[in-house]
Amino acid sequence: MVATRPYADALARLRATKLRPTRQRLALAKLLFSGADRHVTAESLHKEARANRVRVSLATIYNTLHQFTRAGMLREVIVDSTRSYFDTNTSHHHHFFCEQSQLLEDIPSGAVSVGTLPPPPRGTSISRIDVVIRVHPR
Amino acid sequence: MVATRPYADALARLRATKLRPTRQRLALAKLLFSGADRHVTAESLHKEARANRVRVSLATIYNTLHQFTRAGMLREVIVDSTRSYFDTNTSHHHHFFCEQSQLLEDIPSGAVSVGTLPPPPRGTSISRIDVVIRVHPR
DNA sequence: CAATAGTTTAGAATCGTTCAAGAGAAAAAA
DNA sequence: TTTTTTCTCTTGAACGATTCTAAACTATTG
Repeated sequence: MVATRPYADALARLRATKLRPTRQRLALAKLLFSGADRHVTAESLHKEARANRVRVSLATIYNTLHQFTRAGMLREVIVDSTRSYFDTNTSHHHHFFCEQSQLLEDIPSGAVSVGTLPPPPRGTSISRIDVVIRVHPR
Repeated sequence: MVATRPYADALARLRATKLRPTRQRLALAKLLFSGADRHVTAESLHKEARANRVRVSLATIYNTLHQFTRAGMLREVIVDSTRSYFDTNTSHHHHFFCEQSQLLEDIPSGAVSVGTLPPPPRGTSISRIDVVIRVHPR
């Protein structure tokens, strides 16, 4: 079962936060949540905004990505030590990452099962488990 | 069972590559491989070198970390999108990462089992699987 | 020892990202 | 509505990690 009307959901969540529904945030939410789940970087989203005649500064892209992440609308994925990726799919799942093409792809939740878990270091609790399957073109 | 004489092993591998055993590379290999397995960043290794009166430029630290990685003496671990970490333990294993302290810790190989694996994207093969268990102070 | 090929260095350059201050827009108060 | 307050956006500067450049240096080879 898949979430329906993701854009509407995102708008609802936007309203639920203290974030004002500004022109920029609405436009970016529309780009991000209108279709299927996707992955963006600040740069790729900026390009896409310009291509859609949405005038937004790069600083606002960064701010918005972080605000949406804090609001639970996006999830940051760490697969590359030079760039940040954001995933519109915030449910628990893992990733394929092709270092060659720099492309990130979701692994359907449940397709990977992590079996045994060691106890976390003294004084800490687990906040999340990230599995990244790195692939290369055959 | 643990690898013995890790420093000697590293020297042997250094010789096996085309890398010349320069003062800088020998000193860094000694720092990296003389004790137990460890994690470093370019900056942390540079500090440590200075503390041990090893005169090395930061550029050389970066070059050396990458050369050692290519030679299979180090493994790059991606857990942070702003810094690169290098692990002297190159065997297949996973990590705990505390975002608060920025500390990385090995998970003994075998302590985590990844069960089902989905087929990789069309035209690609798996090059490696990284599991990062993110933790926070309780 | 001389010649060559690889290495190191300081400093400049680059990249992704964040910061700062002023201009602008939305919300709240009057 | 108008005013006031608060938040947001923008540009451009600043930043931290990393890479590049070109010259000085060092290991290896003949």
